[in-house]
Amino acid sequence: MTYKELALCPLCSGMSEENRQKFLDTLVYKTVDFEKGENIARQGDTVNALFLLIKGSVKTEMINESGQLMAIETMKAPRPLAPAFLFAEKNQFPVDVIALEKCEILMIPKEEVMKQLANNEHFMRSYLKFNSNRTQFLTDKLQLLSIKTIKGKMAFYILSKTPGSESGFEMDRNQTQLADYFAVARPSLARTIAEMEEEGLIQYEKKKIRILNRSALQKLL
Amino acid sequence: MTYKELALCPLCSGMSEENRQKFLDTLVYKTVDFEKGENIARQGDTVNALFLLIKGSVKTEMINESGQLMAIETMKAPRPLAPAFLFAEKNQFPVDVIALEKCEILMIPKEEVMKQLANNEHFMRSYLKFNSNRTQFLTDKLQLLSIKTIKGKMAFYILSKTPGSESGFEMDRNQTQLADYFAVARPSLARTIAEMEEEGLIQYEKKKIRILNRSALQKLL
DNA sequence: TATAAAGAGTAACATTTGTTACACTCTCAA
DNA sequence: TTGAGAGTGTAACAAATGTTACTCTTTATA
Repeated sequence: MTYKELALCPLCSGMSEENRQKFLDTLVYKTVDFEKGENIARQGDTVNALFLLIKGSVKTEMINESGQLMAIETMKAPRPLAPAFLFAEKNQFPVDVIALEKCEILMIPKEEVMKQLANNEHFMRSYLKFNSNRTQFLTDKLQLLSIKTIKGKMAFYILSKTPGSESGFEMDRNQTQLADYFAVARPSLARTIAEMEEEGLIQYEKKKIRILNRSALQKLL
Repeated sequence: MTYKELALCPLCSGMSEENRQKFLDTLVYKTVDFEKGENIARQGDTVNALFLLIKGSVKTEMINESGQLMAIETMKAPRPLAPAFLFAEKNQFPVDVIALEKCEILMIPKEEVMKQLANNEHFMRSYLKFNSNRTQFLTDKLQLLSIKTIKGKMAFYILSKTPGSESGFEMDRNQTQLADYFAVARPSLARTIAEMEEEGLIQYEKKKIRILNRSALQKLL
């Protein structure tokens, strides 16, 4: 492992050169290599070390930042694996983690992580921020999923993309991806969008959405 | 505020007497009182202090401009409010927080929280644990919500309640509450349970569930 | 430019779930 | 004892969404 690889990890990015050097010099850790197809962790395994994926990619069923749920997903280096579960009461991996290619994992024992958190302010801020961002992501996702109808999801999505009174925006996803994000079937989403256009709620062309009746959208929530 | 009240807060419970005393003696904070119905925080407000609810209870809700309110949940003292959002990139309250009765809030500035985290190992462990547990809760909830069919939800619920090879368990909820938990209609759940019995998957009586075909349940996920 | 692949619109039909209504049992308290 | 209310089983019907299949347009690329 080189300093450069570590520097890209969300928990260390932004560290000053000397700080990172000191971090690595004092850090107690071991690196473990996994071959393609190997199990890096099994569901139920106790999490007693911080797993930093330094090289390679893994698949897991955990929820990831791209918005996919439950499906077997992939995560690419560099990033920590399940950092929140290290400190949870029930500190077990929630899913299997399997190497998709040759992987290198940096393992830092829990007590060592504690020590670094206390001694390295940058590391602590990054760790807290990473977990906090994840909480935020999960909260948003949960809000979206708890809306039952596709029309409601669309309304929520559109309103959250247009704070204040903007009259429209351009989607960062295509229709197929949006259907995935909502966890609904693509033709169902297309039908819903067509209906919302007929009802005069929105106007949709390409990836651009214009709001025609904001208050009606709000009532759909 | 007394030491006793603070002692019950998840972030401080378990602290030794002297540690807690030292904690309070060195802590920079202010307390703010709120009357019933007052806004403690508004959606979008920047979170630049840790809000500890010491006395009273609050509700959180989302508002839309048409005047409709969506209650999210109620929370009772003692506990922190939105501790994860203090360190998130987008550090804003996701919802309105409103006092349900006379409340007392302990406000600790962000930088002070950082200092205490670095200097008080117990506080750091508790803070990490609280946020981690919340992540876990959200993850579980999301997993359940992302299963589309009621049969799948039931299978997931039953399997998670019977680790290993236990053949049954007694539910801690009645059918109505379970339907709520799954976010489905009660008669729909009853129908699904009846179907699962017909198919020989489970046996259901009162609140007791016996598993008749474990592998078939697993296939439903 | 030609061609394939991806994205999107749409329609018929199947499936799942929600809604509403009613009956039955059980518990608890007047 | 009786009456009210909660919890449950069930059935008919309505509504929403999924599935499949086909077409057309746009985009990417050889």
